[in-house]
Amino acid sequence: MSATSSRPARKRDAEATRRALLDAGGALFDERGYERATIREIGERAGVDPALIARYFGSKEALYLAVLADEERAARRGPFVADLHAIAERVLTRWDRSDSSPVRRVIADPTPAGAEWREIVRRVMEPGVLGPAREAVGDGADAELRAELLLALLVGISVTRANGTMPALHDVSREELLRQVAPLLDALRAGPGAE
Amino acid sequence: MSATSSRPARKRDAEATRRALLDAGGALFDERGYERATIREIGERAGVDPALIARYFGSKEALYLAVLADEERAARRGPFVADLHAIAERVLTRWDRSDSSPVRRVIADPTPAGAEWREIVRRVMEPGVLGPAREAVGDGADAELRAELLLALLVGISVTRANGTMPALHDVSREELLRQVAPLLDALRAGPGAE
DNA sequence: AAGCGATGTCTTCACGTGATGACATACACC
DNA sequence: GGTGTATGTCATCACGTGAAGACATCGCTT
Repeated sequence: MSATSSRPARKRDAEATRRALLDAGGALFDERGYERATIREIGERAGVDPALIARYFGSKEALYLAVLADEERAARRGPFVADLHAIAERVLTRWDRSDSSPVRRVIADPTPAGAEWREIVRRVMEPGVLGPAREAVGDGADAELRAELLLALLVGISVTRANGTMPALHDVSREELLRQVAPLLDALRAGPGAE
Repeated sequence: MSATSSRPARKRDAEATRRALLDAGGALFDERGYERATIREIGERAGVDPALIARYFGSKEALYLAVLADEERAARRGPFVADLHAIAERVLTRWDRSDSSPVRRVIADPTPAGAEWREIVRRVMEPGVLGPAREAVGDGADAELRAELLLALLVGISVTRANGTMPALHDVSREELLRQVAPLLDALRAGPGAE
């Protein structure tokens, strides 16, 4: 059933361990942020010795980068839909479930980000969000700006909704939220030209 | 000239030290976040021994709370203007200058926030943003939700703009940014009812 | 000018962290 | 089955941090 039948299920499975660390790391980096997530707790959640982070990834930071790369790979799945409402629904749904998105944290961190981080954000968000959004708003000179504006809006909503600092936003159903957001999306597509 | 003439300027001035720590702490908590801001560096920037943080505030965390309370006090200045464009301009302008807003960090942190933090955010944002915004969108049942939506939008923009993950948003002038945001604000005021 | 409280300096401590390497054990191959 | 490599376990280290407290010095009050 498994991909390589030459490899019987093993109790010691490097790939499974790698995977477990990747998942546990993703979840904890998302929950706590990079600093507050300790390798000890990551190992514990993965059911694995923390020292294996060093073995498989080299360091905590390298694990973090691997987690982000993994999220990038996951982001490439799913169809290309150039409709702002569909994009918004997909993004907000993914981020509502605590599906672990350390990238969202990178985007939402006010600290000036290095080129490496900008590049990662770009790669994760381009295929499912920025690309489709650019196409949806038409290809004016400010298409890129408006696509980024969409993402900024979604990040702002998702983050404030998640942390509970905005009680109404926190309590509202996703359905009603999307209904309230819809006019903004239409306005975004129309652009500043249309009165 | 100073408030209390009975107190001549002193080389050892507790109030000035307190103020210096508050300002340096505010700046560093904003730049680095709570974790990465060390009391040693705060002391250094304030030109003061780090141990004085313990003396005047009790602990690093207490200093953080004092910084937030200070920001709250500052937020109460300025007129009450129930116009979404004016609010947006004021907020974005304040946050564009790195005037130190640790509260923005609290709002933008995806980690579920305790009741204490929610309360602080509320107190800082109510007088200048949420209150006026609620009034601007009319007093329907969803006024609160839409006011929070405005704040979420502004936070998303400000934060992504500051960290550089959104290049177009980062490079655009505030003037042009406000022009692009204006249609969204109008849509927000109109609400989901109006087609 | 002397005493005393307020203010500031310096050293030291305890703790949690990420990292490292020696050692143990399971699995695959012959 | 024996052997070597892959995989996992454990003890320990070095470092940076927040905190605490002993000590020094300033300046107000009388």
